[in-house]
Amino acid sequence: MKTDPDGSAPRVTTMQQVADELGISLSTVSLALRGKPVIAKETRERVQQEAKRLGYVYNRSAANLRQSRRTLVGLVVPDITNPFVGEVALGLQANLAEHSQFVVLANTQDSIGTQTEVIGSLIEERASGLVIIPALGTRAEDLRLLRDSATPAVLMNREVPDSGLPLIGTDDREIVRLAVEHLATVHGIVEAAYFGGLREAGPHQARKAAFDLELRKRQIHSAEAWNQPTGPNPAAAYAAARSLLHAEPLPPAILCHSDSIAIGLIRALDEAGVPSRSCAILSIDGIAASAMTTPPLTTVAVDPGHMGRRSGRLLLHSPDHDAEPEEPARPHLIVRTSCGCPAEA
Amino acid sequence: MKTDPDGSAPRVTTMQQVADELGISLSTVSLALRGKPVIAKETRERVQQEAKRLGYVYNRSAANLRQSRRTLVGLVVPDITNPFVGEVALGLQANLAEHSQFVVLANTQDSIGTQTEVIGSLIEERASGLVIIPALGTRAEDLRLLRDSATPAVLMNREVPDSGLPLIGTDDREIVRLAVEHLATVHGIVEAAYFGGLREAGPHQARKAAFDLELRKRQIHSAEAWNQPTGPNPAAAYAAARSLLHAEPLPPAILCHSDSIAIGLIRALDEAGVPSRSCAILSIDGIAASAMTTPPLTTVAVDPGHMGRRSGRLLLHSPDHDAEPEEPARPHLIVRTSCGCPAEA
DNA sequence: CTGTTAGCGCGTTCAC
DNA sequence: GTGAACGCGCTAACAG
Repeated sequence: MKTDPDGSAPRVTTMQQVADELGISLSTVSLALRGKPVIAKETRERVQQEAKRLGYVYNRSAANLRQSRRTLVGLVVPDITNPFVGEVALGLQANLAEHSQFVVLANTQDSIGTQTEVIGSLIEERASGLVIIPALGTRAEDLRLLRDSATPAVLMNREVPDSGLPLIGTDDREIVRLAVEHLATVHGIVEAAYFGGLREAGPHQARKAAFDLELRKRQIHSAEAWNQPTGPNPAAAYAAARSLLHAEPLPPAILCHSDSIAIGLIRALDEAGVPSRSCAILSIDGIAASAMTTPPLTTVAVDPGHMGRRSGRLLLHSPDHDAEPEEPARPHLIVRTSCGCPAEA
Repeated sequence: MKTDPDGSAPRVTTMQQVADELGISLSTVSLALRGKPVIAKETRERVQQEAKRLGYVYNRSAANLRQSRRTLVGLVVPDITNPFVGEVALGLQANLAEHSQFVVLANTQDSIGTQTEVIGSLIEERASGLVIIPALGTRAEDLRLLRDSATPAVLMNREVPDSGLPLIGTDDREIVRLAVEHLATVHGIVEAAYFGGLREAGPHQARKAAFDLELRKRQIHSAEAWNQPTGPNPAAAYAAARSLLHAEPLPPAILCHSDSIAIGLIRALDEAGVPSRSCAILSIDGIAASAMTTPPLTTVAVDPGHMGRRSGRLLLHSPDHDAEPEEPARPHLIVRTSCGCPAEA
């Protein structure tokens, strides 16, 4: 059905073939198919019918090459499986769809090597932009190809010093302030810990520092033993918490670096038979899953979906990638019951 | 730095420019850059240095156009945020990376309209293949462009009758058998329900049918009131369960259509103060989150990551998209405590 | 309104 | 070894 009658190469139909079949010019076909009003309505319809009959399909990549237009935005992340990243991807994709851009996924597993590879490939593919949650330990020089290629890029969550790339981050000071304030004000907590998150990652350091500051300000004691960094997923948090439980007394309150961390922590506590009331748990992110834990998480929401949309906007609006850090999204506290607050009616 | 000295268009460097700069031919540059042994080693190095100096970057999309090679595989799904989908994406991406292919994300939100749109765009972009979890109610004719364009495609989870497309699905009979067997054999259950999942979706119907069959076979009573379909996410399951709890007695055992459903159900039960021992909960999927609920889910794992990898393999190996349904992955039961089994040491 | 001519940036024969 | 010429599929500029 799609093989040439003469038995030659079974290629896909091209505009030229449509034109030949109709005995008209190639450019007429091009104009007709794009509905340019320059072409007589009747001609246009004949062209469209013939195109459909021959099974012609528009080759957008050829068109893009010609117009040096791009349709791909890379999303380079350590782990797609992370629900936070999932919500970012959704927001980004929604925003890009409005500009007929696609998001292409790239996993780095926090390996700088594969990160360099995928960024290179994405640049070669002429992506119109990149959203990057950098692999751990990424230095500015690891991102040099990016700058040299003049590909617009946005960093997310983790900053890369001297990279000159804009960062879509969170207002860590405010996040931690909201959390500690709640702990102090409504729960009268006098001792607390900051649990989880990758020590090497920017957000962890910023939040931990903010946490220490807030504690001092409010004269709350820091439960040092539980100020433990961990891997980013629930399983890692679970493992860390489990060890700690066997060795150290549980503080009366814990602020978790993310909802994922809190999920792992809760699992460990439950498994050890610790009643959930005995420790007030707060976390950060506000992913969908945070509403479905037992108990549901009181969390400082940062709206990852919105972060995704924002990075899309930033990418598509500033062709130059010089730093122009947008203001972080406004975090807000969602009170549920993991902190000890009563459930709502 | 990247603007022309004469002040004209600040275009990106091309191979031609590299050639001119060196006073050699364009094809020499091309051959040199790709390390073809036809070129003198010395020449090659000079070319590479000059290329780097000028900030030249290989334009893979131009190359692909020339060789009519493709590098994109579309992943068309109702909701990227679904953790099951996330694990599929990870597996797919891992498999495709080996063949230097990228996965591009497309969300349909279960809308056939936007599904048609994105599939169309993906075909126009000359994707080398598509992995599709079809939107609800997708008919074969909604996928006609796909067949006509001869783009290889794989369906996942939800079948589309008469589409002629291969399906990467789950062995629903076996899944349900494993679950019910466990319920009957180790927990001596005499009444049970199948809860959650979209009524219109293939897996729901298949599993529900298999469930009914197994119950009859084992003389287990079906708790009709709780045989309720729901939306696919925890929130929907939670809402449905909450209503049911107020109206109907809780059966002694519930098989959930997915881990996500179980998560919502558990939330509703906990909120209503139902002790978790009073109802044996089993679910299906085996996503990472299933190990972190309270209580942890006993679930029939289907390995979504593996499904992703398999679909990648299928796409890249069978250029023709005629049905050749691979055998479903072998499901296996992961026993945790939501069913009432004791926790492991 | 339609057709002609030149590219977009690269890969691939062929001759030299 | 090297270089000219052509093609990929489409769009843009200018004719007519």
